[in-house]
Amino acid sequence: MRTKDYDKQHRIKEALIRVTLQEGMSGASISKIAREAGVSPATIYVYYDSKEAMLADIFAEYSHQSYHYLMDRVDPQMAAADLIDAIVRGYYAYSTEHEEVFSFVEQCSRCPTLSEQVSEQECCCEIFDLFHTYQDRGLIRRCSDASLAAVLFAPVRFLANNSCLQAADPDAQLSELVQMLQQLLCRG
Amino acid sequence: MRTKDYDKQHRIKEALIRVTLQEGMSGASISKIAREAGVSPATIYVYYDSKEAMLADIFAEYSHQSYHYLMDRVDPQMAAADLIDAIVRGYYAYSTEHEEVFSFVEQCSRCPTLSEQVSEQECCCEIFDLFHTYQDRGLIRRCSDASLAAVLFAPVRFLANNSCLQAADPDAQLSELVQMLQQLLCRG
Amino acid sequence: MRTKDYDKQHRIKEALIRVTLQEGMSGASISKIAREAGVSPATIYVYYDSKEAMLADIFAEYSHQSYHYLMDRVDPQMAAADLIDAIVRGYYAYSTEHEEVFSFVEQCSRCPTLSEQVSEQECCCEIFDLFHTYQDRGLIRRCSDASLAAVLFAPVRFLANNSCLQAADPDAQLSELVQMLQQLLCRG
Amino acid sequence: MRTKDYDKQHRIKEALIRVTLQEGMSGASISKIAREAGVSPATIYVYYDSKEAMLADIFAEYSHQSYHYLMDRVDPQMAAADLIDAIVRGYYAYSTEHEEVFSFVEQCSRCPTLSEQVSEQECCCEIFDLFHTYQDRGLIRRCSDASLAAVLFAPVRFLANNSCLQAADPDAQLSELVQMLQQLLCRG
DNA sequence: CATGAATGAGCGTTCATTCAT
DNA sequence: TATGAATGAACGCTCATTCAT
Repeated sequence: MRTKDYDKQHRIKEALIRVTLQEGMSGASISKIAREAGVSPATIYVYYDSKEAMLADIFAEYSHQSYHYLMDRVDPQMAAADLIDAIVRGYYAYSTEHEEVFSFVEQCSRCPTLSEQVSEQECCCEIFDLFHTYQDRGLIRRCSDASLAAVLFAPVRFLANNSCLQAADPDAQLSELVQMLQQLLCRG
Repeated sequence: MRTKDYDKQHRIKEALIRVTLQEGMSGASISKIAREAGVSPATIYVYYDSKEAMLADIFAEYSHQSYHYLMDRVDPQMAAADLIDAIVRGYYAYSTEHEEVFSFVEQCSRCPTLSEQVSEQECCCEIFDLFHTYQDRGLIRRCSDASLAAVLFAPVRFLANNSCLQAADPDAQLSELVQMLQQLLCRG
Repeated sequence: MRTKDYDKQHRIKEALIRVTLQEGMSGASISKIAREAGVSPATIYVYYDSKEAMLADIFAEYSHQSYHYLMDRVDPQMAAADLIDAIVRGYYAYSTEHEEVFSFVEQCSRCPTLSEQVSEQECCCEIFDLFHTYQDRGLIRRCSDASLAAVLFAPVRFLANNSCLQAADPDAQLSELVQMLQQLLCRG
Repeated sequence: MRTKDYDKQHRIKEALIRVTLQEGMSGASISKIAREAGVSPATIYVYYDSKEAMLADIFAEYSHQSYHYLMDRVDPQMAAADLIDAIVRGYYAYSTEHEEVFSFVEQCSRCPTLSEQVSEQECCCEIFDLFHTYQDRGLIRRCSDASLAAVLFAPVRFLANNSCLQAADPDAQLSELVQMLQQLLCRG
């Protein structure tokens, strides 16, 4: 019985992602999501208090998922250059492997109401802590967390979102970016 | 015959910006926009064929505006470092001076249907041409346009969007970013 | 789960008929129908996919009803003259006993989109079959089905629709028509 | 100048007919008619007080037109059989030669509000007078005007409206009907 | 827990009509 | 006379949510 409930909630999550990808944020209505998930509209309200709460909840969950995906690919023993390589390529890999989820999270993060509730900073403290150790050891350039996040995450997100703009070879494109960021950030 | 009242159209544009800022993209309904602009809902259809067309039109207009704002602050005689400084600070200045418009454009650019119609690439070719001349003269690092755009625009946009994340001094923050990008991109 | 309230659907049908009678086909809007039926506009869409579908569905239903009303009053043993009498008077009786429904069906049958969906021919094959047996037995004049329908149904419909045109005595009027059609069609 | 005005009003009439044929009575909005006629919506109100008045006016005009078309094809010297032949075939010919106008008039005549204003009886008195002379001379069967109209006009209208129902040969169909009505109505 | 029925509010859009030129 | 601009009201329909089972 427990399994079944979990199943239903899971199908709702997947349906939200799918509908959002196909019809955009504003096209993702409760009834469409319910239809896609194969449940009744009312069932959604068994698991979530409101549509807003559902969006915030699922957005938060998948935000963390992408973050953990990233964390799994780094470890504190890495050389600084490898760390940057892992993060940039990892982030990009996530955007292609989980294209639907990535797109959903991107769309949510542009919605003021939602991103207020899911602070990006909060869930990223671990990775900043990691960078601080590298900075303390003089392996990575000292700069504010904001600058670090700005140059480390924003460009790769930019490439992932505008993949159509890229030249024929996305891999070479990515390598170039990695190399630039290594030069910018690595010390010693 | 009554002549078209372009002040009215301007009020519609401003109303769209304002309502979108307050209620988000999905909260910006025709009737709310009309009320905010002090016109009848039907009047909006005198100036635009549909809501979709209105969004695309106004999005395009303000996209170009921000781009021209930027172009006015650079000239081909500048030193490479000054060029980067002008672009980064100019972009940021625009985001604070035209906070509402900037936020509106950002939201539109995340909406797939809209950003397809307003190609960012197209309106940016002038600035890329400018960079090519610097690259040809060996003043700026050779790299793909995509990488250039990624490191030049995305980070400052990131900071502008997450201004809440920054430390007490946004000016210092910006200076740090400028310095990093100069080191990364300037040659000779 | 709430069960479907078919009384509600019935009220919708009656409301459609009533509103159409009072305000004509083009005055029969969803909101007026809903108000007349005592339900929410949205409720109508629980029972019908669209306004078009609702009209077609209810039109078809009442078309069949009038046809069955007629079929109940004839039987294959009747003399030819009685058959014609039964049909003409039956049709007319229906138009007065179910005045509202009759008027609604008449209006629908003049709307091209609707009458395409509800083929009159289809539901009338039984009565044509009946006539064929009379014709085969030499009791009724041989002629095409189209001619038969034209002289049998159109005139009485004409009288029913233009009841205002008639003289003081509609019964005498009807008798005259019956007699004329009997002379025209009966053989032997 | 006079010519031009007349032209404009005429174009409005034709536009109404055309739009009604293509989009049905309920699709014939002022703005569509104006667009089709190549005038401004406001111009329509120069010639007609309201949409209702415009419909009534044009409906009346074309009703008379079809009636005069018919009257031109009969003359008091005809044999009774020829008179009936002329009327039935004339009416049918009109429906095919002026298909759009015929369809428009038919649709109007089913709209209660309109047909109240344009009494059919009124414009038909001439033809009834003609029939009375035939009846007085014993050439045509004595019956009420209503019966006469019912059997003379309704069947041919029925055939004209349901031309799709007819067999391969509409001409033969029409001949059959003419023959039947001659038998029914002609005396001596 | 799970549901389809039911709904008031609101959606984007078009309407018949009037206004100002 | 003739017009495009302007509009409040209404259109068909969908929304997020609650109800009754």
